[in-house]
Amino acid sequence: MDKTAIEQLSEPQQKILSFINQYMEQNDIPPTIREIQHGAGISSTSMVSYHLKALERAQLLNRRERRSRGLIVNEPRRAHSRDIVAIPIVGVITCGAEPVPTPDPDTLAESENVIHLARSLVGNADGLYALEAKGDSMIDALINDGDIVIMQRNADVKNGDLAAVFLLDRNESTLKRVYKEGRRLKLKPENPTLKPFYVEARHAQIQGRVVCVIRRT
Amino acid sequence: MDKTAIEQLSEPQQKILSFINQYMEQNDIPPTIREIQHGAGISSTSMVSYHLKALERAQLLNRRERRSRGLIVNEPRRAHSRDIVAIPIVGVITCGAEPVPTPDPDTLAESENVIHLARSLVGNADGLYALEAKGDSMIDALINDGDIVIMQRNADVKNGDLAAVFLLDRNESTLKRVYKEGRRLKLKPENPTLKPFYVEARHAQIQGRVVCVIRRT
DNA sequence: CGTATCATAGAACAAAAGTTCAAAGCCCAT
DNA sequence: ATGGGCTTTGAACTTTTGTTCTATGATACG
Repeated sequence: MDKTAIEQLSEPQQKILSFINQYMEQNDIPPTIREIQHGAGISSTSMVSYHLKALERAQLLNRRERRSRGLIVNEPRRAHSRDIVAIPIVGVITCGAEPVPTPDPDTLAESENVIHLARSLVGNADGLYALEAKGDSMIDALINDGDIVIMQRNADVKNGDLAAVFLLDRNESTLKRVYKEGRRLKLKPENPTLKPFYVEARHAQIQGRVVCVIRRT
Repeated sequence: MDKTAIEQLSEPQQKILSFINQYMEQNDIPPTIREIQHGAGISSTSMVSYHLKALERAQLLNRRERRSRGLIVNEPRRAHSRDIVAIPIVGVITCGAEPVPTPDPDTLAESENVIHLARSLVGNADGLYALEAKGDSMIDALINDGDIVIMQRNADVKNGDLAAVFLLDRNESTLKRVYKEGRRLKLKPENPTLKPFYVEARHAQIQGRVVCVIRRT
């Protein structure tokens, strides 16, 4: 019979493990040996130590030797808080007669609205901010009213990137894929049934790259 | 002059604060007083204690008295790992002549591809799975090739919810907002320039609710 | 100048927390 | 039964860690 590691655990070991998890849920920090002792109903600290060593062998946890609260729980599925990035929602984007807002540090620091995303989705979080789409004017960019658009400020926009572009001659901003073609800029709508068009590069101002679009329904 | 709390911090206090953050990034647990002492270049433990008290008064952190590593950093922005949910990507969605796939537990367990999202975005994670959109057939639902569609299985779909619907009479699936109107179903495209249409409820099969759409660009 | 308030240094202390060990109990296959 | 492996016990021990205290500087202010 092929037993998995979890099945081989003795009862006190399971108790210890679940106590550790429960404790960390509540306190964010690992318990001490003596807290485990009482919490899991173990008779002595040496018994806790003994069981912890077994759990260590079973790869279920690691320990930093001689450090207080030195437990490290091995949960491969557990994502770490550093894998989440909080992105401030700094304004709305309307694809209309005004530039897309860019955050100034003040509003950024005190902004209450944030959206949490996994770093795997957005990569390096530097210069990220979020805008809420307002109105139906961007359905050609496949962006709906209420969508959250994650932007990266100061990003270098490469050919084919989706970007917010402000058109000086028309005095409006738009979300398009941009391609540099000499001194012209090709702007290609996301909607493939629409034709791309061209503007003079000096009449266009790239305001940020669109990293990601989130639609909550 | 109205100074915010952060501006009043003395230099060693800022050093301490940033060391704590850095340390917790690396180790997941708060540092001890002496670790702060060395890490932030403070001359004595009593000085650390002194500054910690000041930071406590400034509401920048809390402490559990007499507990080792008893620091609690007051960072409302910090998200916890339990706030992340891993959603398996179980297949593709093509809005064509086949039903939207629903996950069977086997493939679900072993699926390698997952997408991490903050729980704040998707709520309770039960029954969530993700599909990757293929092709341009769904631009009317404002969904692009490559978009990730987060679905909830077994969800009760309310009027106005976006859902995957399989149309028995046409033998195709589609993403629309659904409204029950008697024994008919009103299906409303996301694209407001398109008209809603109606099907007999018994000819339609609601396969899941669309919780969220993610577009990586 | 005196003094009040804040900042620093250094050290000692007390409590918490991790480690170790010898002896004893338990189980089971030989 | 008996020896060897686990498990348990109880306690002591060491190290780490939080706390406190006094003495000393620094600075501002009436």
